[in-house]
Amino acid sequence: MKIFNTLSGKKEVFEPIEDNKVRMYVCGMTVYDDTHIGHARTFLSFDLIVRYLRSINYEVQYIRNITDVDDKIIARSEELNISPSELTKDCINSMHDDFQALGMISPDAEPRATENIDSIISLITKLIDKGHAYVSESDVYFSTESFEEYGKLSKRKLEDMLSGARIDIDLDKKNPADFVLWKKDTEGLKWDSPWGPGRPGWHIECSAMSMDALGETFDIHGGGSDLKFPHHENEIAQSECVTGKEFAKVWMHTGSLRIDEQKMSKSLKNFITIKEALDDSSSEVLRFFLISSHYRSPLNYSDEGLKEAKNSLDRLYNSLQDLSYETDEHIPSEYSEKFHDAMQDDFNSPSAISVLFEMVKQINLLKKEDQLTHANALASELISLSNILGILLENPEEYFTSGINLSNEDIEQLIERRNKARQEKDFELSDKIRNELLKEGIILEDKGTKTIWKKS
RNA sequence: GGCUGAGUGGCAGAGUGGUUAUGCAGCGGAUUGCAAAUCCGUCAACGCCGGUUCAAUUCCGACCUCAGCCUCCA
Repeated sequence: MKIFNTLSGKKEVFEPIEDNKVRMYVCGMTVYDDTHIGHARTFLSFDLIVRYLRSINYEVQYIRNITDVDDKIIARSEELNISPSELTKDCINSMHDDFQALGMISPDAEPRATENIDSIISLITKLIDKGHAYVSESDVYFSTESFEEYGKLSKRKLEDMLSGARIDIDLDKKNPADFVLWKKDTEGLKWDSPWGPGRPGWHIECSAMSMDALGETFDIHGGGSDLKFPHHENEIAQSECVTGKEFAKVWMHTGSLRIDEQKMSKSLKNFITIKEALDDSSSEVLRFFLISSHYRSPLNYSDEGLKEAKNSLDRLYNSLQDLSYETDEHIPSEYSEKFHDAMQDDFNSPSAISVLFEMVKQINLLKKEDQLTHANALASELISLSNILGILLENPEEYFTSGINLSNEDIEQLIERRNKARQEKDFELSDKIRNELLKEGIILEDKGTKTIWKKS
């Protein structure tokens, strides 16, 4: 298994710290708004990664946090005139609905910042004791200069950052790159601390929650690529300064989702929520669309792309039709090997998917030659490989017929009338029936004497 | 301006020092009352300029272009 590690900038052979156990932490949501498809892209990527690691018998401990204390949460709750906890509760429920609708597996634990304030305070105390943090007038800061390796993840030097003119000058800080560990001057959401009432700064909660759940050093830490800097860089600094040990072995970052060739983000207000996306596409189509590019590449969200994804997925399901593949017979073929080779090369899902289509071609040929035993076995293998990716979970009949307004009986009746008309060579009537069904989103396929239908 | 990454056929998207990616669309064929759908076959590509090499889309260097990050972001 090879995984691209942001720290080293290359693919590395993956070796867990403890035999086949994988301890993995993924930065989750800050909950103050609806989830959008950029989130779907990131969390479905990690969903795929966890699914795959488990499928090859790794014991994965998958932790994904919730950040439920933050400036924006407070601002939004004031805007809506509700308490922050009400806001975060609503957002968390809504997030769970969305993620479930997308068919994501649940993390093994979903710790929340507000439930880990003690750990956070304890980390900050240690940092101050060790001279890596200092208490200023308004806040407690981490001293970036005190960590020699600061910048090792995002590959930037402290000096370079000073020349970047976008760091605001704050006289309270010793170094402009220093960041807040504990915000003292606050109203509303606050906890007692040795430095007075206040709340944690951004990055510290992830250090606390990840180390609480997985230990001081763990295998994989992941998140969207926009978290590389400053969030993950700061997490490394805090954590390694506290423990003196390496924090996470492998850092994984997902590419950003773009829309109209522009990054989708809150500040640009060009985001599409998961709920909106699911109005237009099924969750399986959405998943297929997202995994048909590599998790590290940027991906442009578009109607055309979604349409292509649907057509491609239809092709997979089509190959399964008219087969009875509920068989225990598993003949690991050359395809399985190719599929796993692709996935073990840094989770190359597009390449793995191409293997699925090679199988489709083979299945279709076998069907044509009436070699059904062989076709069934291959179809069964196609399904189990696809299932690893979280696709091809339905049976093809359901897939092609669900979500239609007309009842099955009505449709069958119309088909019968049409076929009778065809027999009597009354093509005017038969075409009329066909067009009426088409208006209901139903496509007819004449297969010999039988006619089957699909939704369009 | 700094850092990181990327530029592949009409589109999407993998990969490789010499041999078909794959999907969508197109084209040809099979099938059909005709369509549709389906199946089969098929065309087509590696940003630009140098270098290394018997051979480069693949390695090296320059250039151009694009994206992400440098500010909250998944």
